[in-house]
Amino acid sequence: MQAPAKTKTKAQRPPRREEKSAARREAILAAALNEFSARGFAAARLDDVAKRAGVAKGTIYLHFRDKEALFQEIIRSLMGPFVGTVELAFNANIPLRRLADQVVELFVREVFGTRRKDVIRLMMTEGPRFPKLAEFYYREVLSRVFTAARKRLQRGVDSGELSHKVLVRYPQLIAAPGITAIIWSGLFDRFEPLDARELMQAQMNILFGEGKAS
Amino acid sequence: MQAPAKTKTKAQRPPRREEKSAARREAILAAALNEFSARGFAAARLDDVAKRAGVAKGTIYLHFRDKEALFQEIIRSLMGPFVGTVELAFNANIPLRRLADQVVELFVREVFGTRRKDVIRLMMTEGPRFPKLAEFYYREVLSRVFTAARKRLQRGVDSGELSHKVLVRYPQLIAAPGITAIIWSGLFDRFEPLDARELMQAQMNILFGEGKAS
Amino acid sequence: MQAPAKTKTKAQRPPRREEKSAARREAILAAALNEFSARGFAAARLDDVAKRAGVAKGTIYLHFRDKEALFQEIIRSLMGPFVGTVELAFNANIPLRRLADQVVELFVREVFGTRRKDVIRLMMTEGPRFPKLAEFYYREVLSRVFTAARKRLQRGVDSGELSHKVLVRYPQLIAAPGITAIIWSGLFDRFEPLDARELMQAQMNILFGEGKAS
Amino acid sequence: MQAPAKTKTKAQRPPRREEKSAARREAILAAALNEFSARGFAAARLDDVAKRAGVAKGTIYLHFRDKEALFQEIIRSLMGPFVGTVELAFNANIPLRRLADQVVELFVREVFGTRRKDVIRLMMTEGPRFPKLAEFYYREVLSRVFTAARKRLQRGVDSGELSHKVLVRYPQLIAAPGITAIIWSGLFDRFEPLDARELMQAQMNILFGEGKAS
DNA sequence: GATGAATGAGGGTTCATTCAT
DNA sequence: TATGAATGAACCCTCATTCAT
Repeated sequence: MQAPAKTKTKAQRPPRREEKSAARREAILAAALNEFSARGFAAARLDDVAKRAGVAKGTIYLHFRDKEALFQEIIRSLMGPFVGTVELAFNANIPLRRLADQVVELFVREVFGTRRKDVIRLMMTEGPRFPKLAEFYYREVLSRVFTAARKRLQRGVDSGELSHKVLVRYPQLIAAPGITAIIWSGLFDRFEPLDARELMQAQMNILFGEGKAS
Repeated sequence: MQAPAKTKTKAQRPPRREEKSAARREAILAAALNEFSARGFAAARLDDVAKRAGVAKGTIYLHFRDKEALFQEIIRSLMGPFVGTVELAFNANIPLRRLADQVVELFVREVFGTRRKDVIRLMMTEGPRFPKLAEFYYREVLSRVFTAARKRLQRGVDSGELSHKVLVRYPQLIAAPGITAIIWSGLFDRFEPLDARELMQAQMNILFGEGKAS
Repeated sequence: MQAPAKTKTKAQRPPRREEKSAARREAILAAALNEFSARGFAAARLDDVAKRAGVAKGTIYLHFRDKEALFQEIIRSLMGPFVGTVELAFNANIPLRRLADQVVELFVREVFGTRRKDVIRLMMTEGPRFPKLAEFYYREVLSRVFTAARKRLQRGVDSGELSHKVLVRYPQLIAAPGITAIIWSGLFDRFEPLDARELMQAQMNILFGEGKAS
Repeated sequence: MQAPAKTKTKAQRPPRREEKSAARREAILAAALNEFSARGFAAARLDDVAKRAGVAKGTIYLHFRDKEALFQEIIRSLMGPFVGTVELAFNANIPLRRLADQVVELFVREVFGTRRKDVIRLMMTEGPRFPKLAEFYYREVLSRVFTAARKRLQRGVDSGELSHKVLVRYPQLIAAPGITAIIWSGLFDRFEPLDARELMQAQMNILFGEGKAS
């Protein structure tokens, strides 16, 4: 067989079968996220997913066991890699007040401005019907993020940077405005737009801010 | 005790047709809320709703035009009457700090402890697919509650009761922990229970509390 | 009981129960004919029949066993009494040519200009699914009319009034333009109106006319 | 005899996918015509159509948008191709009298002896509820046939072949016996069979015949 | 008799999943 | 591997019929 030796140049050789397969998989995931977000899990049609992904319907089943597996894989594949980033942020050696700002930016940039917003919304809306998925999300995402957060918050309390000790117990209070903004944006932005960054910033100011003059 | 021949006591005579019809309607609404909560709008089966309500499938259509109308009516009928109560609470002539506590209690008792929790969750999860419903909810529920809240908060700012002026702009910060608790309860209570009252109380302490020692 | 002696004055006494019942029955029949004509037997809804007749749905079942019986009764009640009129016409002692004209007039006035047109159309369109009804129609309507017609036509042949002997065998040729006009009117009048009288008259001219100059 | 490896003979190789699909489509059309004819459009069940066609219910929807589209396609597919044949017949350069006979034969052979009889009956019975279909039928079938007929009839009048000028205005008189025969056959053949050919022939004799002795 | 709420079988349509090509 | 035609179970909704009032 006369195939030339494999080169490392990416753009110059035709994609290998393996790569094409991976690309298809990604296309299906992206298309499915779109459809699931727009219609919800039950109402989304795999026909539309296939069309949007540019593959045949049957191809979906070469990559995912069934509709549910596809759904779960969306969550896993987009949220999994993100956890590390968040953990890193919490471990950065900077003042709590600045960390708070960075968390806001991270959320706005990496969640609110990306498909992760849709993933989180899907998690919230469809999660109750997928206990396995909720468990994954709790174990692989939430608990790890919360652990990192609590550790840093505790240090803040210890160092006097943070006066509201209750945050160690309820880091949810830090996330609450972000969650609220995601939900609001899907429902009421037409009537009254809500700036996620401002909302979170306001909460951060209150939780971590110096004065009350905001 | 001998039952008298005919009393005027309501409970002792057989229900009139009209009453029975209303009772059926309520039964259907209750059953539908259950099914929609458990499975989501699209996946809920009217067959199951009927079974749970103890009526025939066709009976649903005597009371509601179709599945969607039934869904919308659930939201309207449970949230509509509730708005007045909330407005009243905000208009009570009491210190802001105590009002905050009362709002928490109201939420815990009248929302978190009742089916309204499910209604709100449904609103959050299915609302994006029902623009009409979102509009109703915004116009008839949210905007009215927010208006009342903002008025009271502004008075609090004016009187010096409230130092975080940003709350007038973003009353969402008051609701955020409640919303977060509702979502959490549907997803992660198995792994880590979250006490809605405590979470809200903590936020209220931070927002309206005297010191930062909480 | 002192009920006054029955008077014959129609308008002055309240209708007796019996009369009201008969009136209802007629109203139902008329309403049903309308609905069946407009939608066909299967697609017509008894709900609409009741509404149009101004009675409750259940009332229909006090007068007719079921939907099919109602349908059959429409045919019977409107066509039955009509047969006598037609027989009479054929027995009138007038020249065949004038009789032909009278038949045309009778058809135009008593069929095409009345609900009987709809009844005949219903008979043609739904009849194949109601063998009993077709049999009634054949026995009570068609065969009697044809018998009368054939008798008269034979006399016409015998007397030299009629040269086309085949009409005795196929009186259908006399009816064919009327039937065609009924069908046409239901389908194509929008595009090309067809004057039933002219069409029938033309056929009569050809069948019974003097010359061929028509 | 050893089967050759690959022949080009059509019947000997397994049908290609495309062919099978077309065959299915035809099977569905044929089965649907049967069911619609037997029960009428509204009462016919697609379940039965599928069963009769030997396909699954869902397969019908791969070929036709819905029940109504299926119905309309039956009419179109069977009547459309037939128009050309009729036009040709009318344009044949033969004496009018012989043409009349050929038209009778054409009708008996190609309509009365085939499924087209059922299609025409369906058109007559269900047409009023399908204005679009009636329009198609008028535009694509009737008006074209009538135009060809009128042209030929006018030539007949001009050449003296035809004395009944009214036929140019009302070609319906030529079709009327055929229509009548179709209706009769569905209703009364049990009681009194009607020979469509004879009936039409009789009319043709009267319209185009030499003498009146028939 | 008269009513119309209630019933529930039935049918059109959708769509996740399979499998021959 | 990839396709997309085919499947058939499932579900919303209708409507003839019944029956308590």
